[in-house]
Amino acid sequence: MTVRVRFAPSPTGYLHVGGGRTALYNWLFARHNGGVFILRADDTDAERSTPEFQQDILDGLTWLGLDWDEGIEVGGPHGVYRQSQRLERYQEVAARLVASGAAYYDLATPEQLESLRAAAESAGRSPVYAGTHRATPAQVHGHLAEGGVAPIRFAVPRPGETIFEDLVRGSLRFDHANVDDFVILRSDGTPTYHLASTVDDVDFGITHVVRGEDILSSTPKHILLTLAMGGEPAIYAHLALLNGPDGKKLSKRHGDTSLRAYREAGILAGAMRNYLAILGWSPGDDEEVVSPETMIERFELTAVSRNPAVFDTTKLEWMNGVYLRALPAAEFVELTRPLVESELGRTLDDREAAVYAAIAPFVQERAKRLTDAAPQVTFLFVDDVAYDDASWEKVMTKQEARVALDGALARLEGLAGWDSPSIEEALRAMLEEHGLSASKGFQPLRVAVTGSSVSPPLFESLEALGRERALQRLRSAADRVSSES
RNA sequence: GCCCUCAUCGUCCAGCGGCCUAGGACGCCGGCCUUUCAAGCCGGUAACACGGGUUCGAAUCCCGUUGGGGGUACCA
Repeated sequence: MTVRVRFAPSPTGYLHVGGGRTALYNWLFARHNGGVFILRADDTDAERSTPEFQQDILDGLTWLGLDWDEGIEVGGPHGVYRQSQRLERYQEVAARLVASGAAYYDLATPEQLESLRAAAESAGRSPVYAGTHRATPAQVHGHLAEGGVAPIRFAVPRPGETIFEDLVRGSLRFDHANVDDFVILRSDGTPTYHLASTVDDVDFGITHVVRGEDILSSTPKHILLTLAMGGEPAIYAHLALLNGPDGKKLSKRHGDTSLRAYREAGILAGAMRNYLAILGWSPGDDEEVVSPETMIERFELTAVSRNPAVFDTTKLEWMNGVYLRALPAAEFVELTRPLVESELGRTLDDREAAVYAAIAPFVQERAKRLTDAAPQVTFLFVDDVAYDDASWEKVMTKQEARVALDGALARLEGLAGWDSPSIEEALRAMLEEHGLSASKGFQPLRVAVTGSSVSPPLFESLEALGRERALQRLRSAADRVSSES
């Protein structure tokens, strides 16, 4: 039997990292088994669903490199993959369930429900609605005939229990005493998540439901519904949720939670995908940096961790650095050049682009995020460097600063060529001449030229800057140093 | 409150009754390299939540406690 899985997010917010991971695990499982990955929109909540969020989800999945075989945008044998366009089907199923006695119109008032809940709670019992106020068929008929509305509830068999085998959690058992007669069709005729999702899973022939643990306790409802529809329940796998660094539920107060935010902050899709894969699953050996092919080859739901993992951006950044360094130099340039341009507020001309391409590899070596590049190279493309105060304070106030600047000027002004080897030779001679150590002698030059003590290598920076501007910066730094002393 | 669920270094993962004086990765600390910062290389720090069982033997199995997470809607 062909494996068929789905990722069915509600477009009620931007795709977050946890959703991305759920999608990734579904995709890996499908690809590992030569199955079908379906993308569906569980957008029954018309109030909160928006096209913008829907688009963000599509963008996020595509960015992560996940492709789907059926579903939104690509279509498929089951037609529409949006719940908002399948309303009649859910109503039809609900009606059939009422006809068969598996569900019923519920006439209980909100007040009745509330007092039941309150009573149960104060008695220390499960606050479960078990059809206590279920009306007779005649009463229901009368109510409806008079134009009254009512939600349809599923009649959970009592007593009873639902037992199933979860691929990541093992054997699970739920006593129906703790399962509500849940609403499947609201009084306005729209389906709830339970109905719509289950109907779609049955209709689309979903064989494995891989989703977040937040719906674990609703699973008995879905199995019961499936059975009542005459369907074969899927195999379930519930993934533990992601937490923030403090071990609490991951939320905005922990920082960015949307995939989009990380993309914009310079995280590479490959790094994010790899990190998400490793967060709750292990490829087996000690390797953690793994290709998508390897992930697909080794992925097993039964090997997925049961405990909630902390989404740790430190490790994500480390991994991003690994991916960044693995990038071909040209690609790194292509990816970061727009960021440099936006930092400058203008585009680079051809000459400048060539300068950037020459210096970029040195930046690539030390970057953790794509966004780290621009701040390190803007000194090349502005008329006057802005000195970093801390850097200036640290090196320019030292005795050697003046000696180094004057010495460098003397050596460089008459230099024949302007390439980093020649510059290095000249400056090392300067060191020798004044008896300066490399760090004492070169740091002032670095700050003079790049504005900061953290920058690409000195000689390459000087070469890239060009003779005129380089000398000019050394001079103005020397002037400032002498005026301050 | 009630129901479900989870529990190995600060974090992620390995471990599935003896190979564990618990392994790897990130982080952190130290060293090397070195013109800075990184990167790289080398070394170090650090954990089986607690209490009972079961067993010749438990990180591994069972029970309880504690703590975390989820659910408890005509939201998904």
